[in-house]
Order: sequence, then structure tokens, then C-alpha cells
Amino acid sequence: MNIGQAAKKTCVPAKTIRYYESIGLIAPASRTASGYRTYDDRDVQTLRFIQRARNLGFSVKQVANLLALWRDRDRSSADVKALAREHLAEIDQRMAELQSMRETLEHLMQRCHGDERPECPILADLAGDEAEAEHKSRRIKDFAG
Amino acid sequence: MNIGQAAKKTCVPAKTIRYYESIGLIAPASRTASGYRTYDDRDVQTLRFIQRARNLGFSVKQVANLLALWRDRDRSSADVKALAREHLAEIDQRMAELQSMRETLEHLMQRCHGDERPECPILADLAGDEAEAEHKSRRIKDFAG
DNA sequence: GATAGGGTTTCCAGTGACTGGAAGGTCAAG
DNA sequence: CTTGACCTTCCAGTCACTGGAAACCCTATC
Repeated sequence: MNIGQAAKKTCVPAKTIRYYESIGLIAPASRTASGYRTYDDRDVQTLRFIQRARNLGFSVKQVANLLALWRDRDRSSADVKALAREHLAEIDQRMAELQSMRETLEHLMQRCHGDERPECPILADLAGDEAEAEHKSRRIKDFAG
Repeated sequence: MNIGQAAKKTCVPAKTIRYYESIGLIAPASRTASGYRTYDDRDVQTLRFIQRARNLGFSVKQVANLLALWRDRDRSSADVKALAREHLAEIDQRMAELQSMRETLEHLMQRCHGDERPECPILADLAGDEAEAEHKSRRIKDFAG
């Protein structure tokens, strides 16, 4: 099948399939006489694997590792699990950062009247305005990441 | 003060300060006779504002809007709050995505032995292997974003 | 005055993971 | 034979920086 067909079957855009080939995530597709890429069911399966792993938030590099493990019949599930654990830690880290932002932002928003007047604790806090930023204990802190 | 001094005071790397100038987020700095950028306390305050807003996860574009509102004495706090609300929605969306990934990943990990054997439900699920991916109700779903 | 060491300047390139678009070749239908 | 959909390559843009090279400036020490 052509790249468009493969794209439809896998929900991976044709452009992205070409991109994955260009960075070596997938092997170069075979070609017709006129240069069109052709894909078979195994290619589709691989693309679906990639798509699912990407949807779980794995980076392309991590997906490459997962693909290698998938193809390696002598893999140990411990290696797969280690990759997953690493990724889970990244997710947790990102969630913690977002949570921290969320709390600060929501707190500031609660104190902002949101009317036609210019007084705004959100701006006051961003400006580091000690006089206007009342609840100092809740002031924005720097994140490590 | 020089850019290095300003960087130290604001926790914004010199390179990033130049970058912010290049994209127009901050006004071009004044220069010494020999071409060195110089910064005063007002510049430092602006950089700190930017830094805090970035730490809250606002995009550079959003920060530009916040800066404009900050400088506009006739702003309405409603405009600021609207920006914040928009950003909060983005944060919530990203958190929901991460949470969904997290749940799927953790579920898969729980079922993976993580030993020297090759059998691995994580890979089986990514491969879409219906025979080996037991708990179908928990199969990976596509995300909108 | 020479030299060493920092700091600063510009510009170019790379990151990650695509995505958009231009210019052109191919294919099937009518 | 033309139309329109599909395909090809290549270049550029996204976002927010970050790294590095080559050159200039500034101060201190010998």
C-alpha cells in the first residue's frame, strides 16, 4: 500500500512517516518503480506500535529503544520495565511541576477581582511587588526544571 | 551594570537575555561606547517579571501580553485574569493528558514481571497483541492533543 | 608594554518532533 | 487529454532556548 493508505491505517500522518524514516526510527520503505513508498502489514504494525508508545508520552529515542526490545526475542522484561519506570518518573516530575504552577496560579486568580479596575494581584506578584502581593507565603518559587 | 551582572541578579542567563531582546520581548538595551549592553534596576525588574511568569508556565507570547498589561495603567484586571484563566486551562489539559498516560503506564508496569524472561505485557500492549494484552478495557487510547 | 584571564560581542547551528508549503512527478478516471 | 488526487524532495518554521566559534574589550599583573 502507498504511504497515504498506511497513514490512514495507523493514524500516523504521511509526513510523519517520512520523518520517522528520515531519522532512522523506521527502516527505509521499499519503493515502486516510480519511486512511491510501499508498506505492508508488518510496517503498519510497527507504525501502530510507535503511535501507541508516543501516545504514552515516550520520546522518539525511547520508542527506538522499545522497538529494539520488541524485536529482540532474548530481551528481558526487566529492561522494558526499567524504560517504563524511567518514563513514569519523568511523567511524575512534569505533573509535579504543573501542579505547583497550577496552585500558585489558582491562588493568584482567586484574589484577582477580574473587573474593569486595574488593580491586580497577579501582576503585582509577577512584579515582585511586596506591598501589593499580600500572601507572601504563597509567592512564586523557582522550579528546578 | 553589564549583562552578566543582570543575569546573576535575575537568574536569567545572559544568553537568554540577548535572546529575549532579539525576539522583541524586551527593548534593546542601551550600550557602552564599546558596545557592551548595560542594564539598570528597571531592566532587572522586568527580567524578574518575565522569569516569574515563565516559571508559572506562561509562554513567551503570553508573557509579552502580561508585560503589556503590566505597563498599561488603564488595564482592567479582567484582562489579566482572562489570560491567567486561559493558561490554567492549558495546564489542566496537560495534566489530564499526563494523568491518563500515567494510569495506563502504571497498569502495564504492574503486570510486567520485570525479570530475565522476555514475556512482557508492556510490549504486548504496544504491539496491539490481543492475545497477550489481557485487560483490554485498559488498552491505550489515543489522545486528542 | 606584553600577557593572561575574564567578560562581552556577533552569528550560526542544533535541540525535539514534527508541520507547512513549494515545485514537480505519477496515477486513475472520465 | 485533462483533471485532480496522490506522491516525491527539499527548505523553512515552530518554541524557547543553548552551545560554540571567532573576535573584541577590560582589568590586573609582571
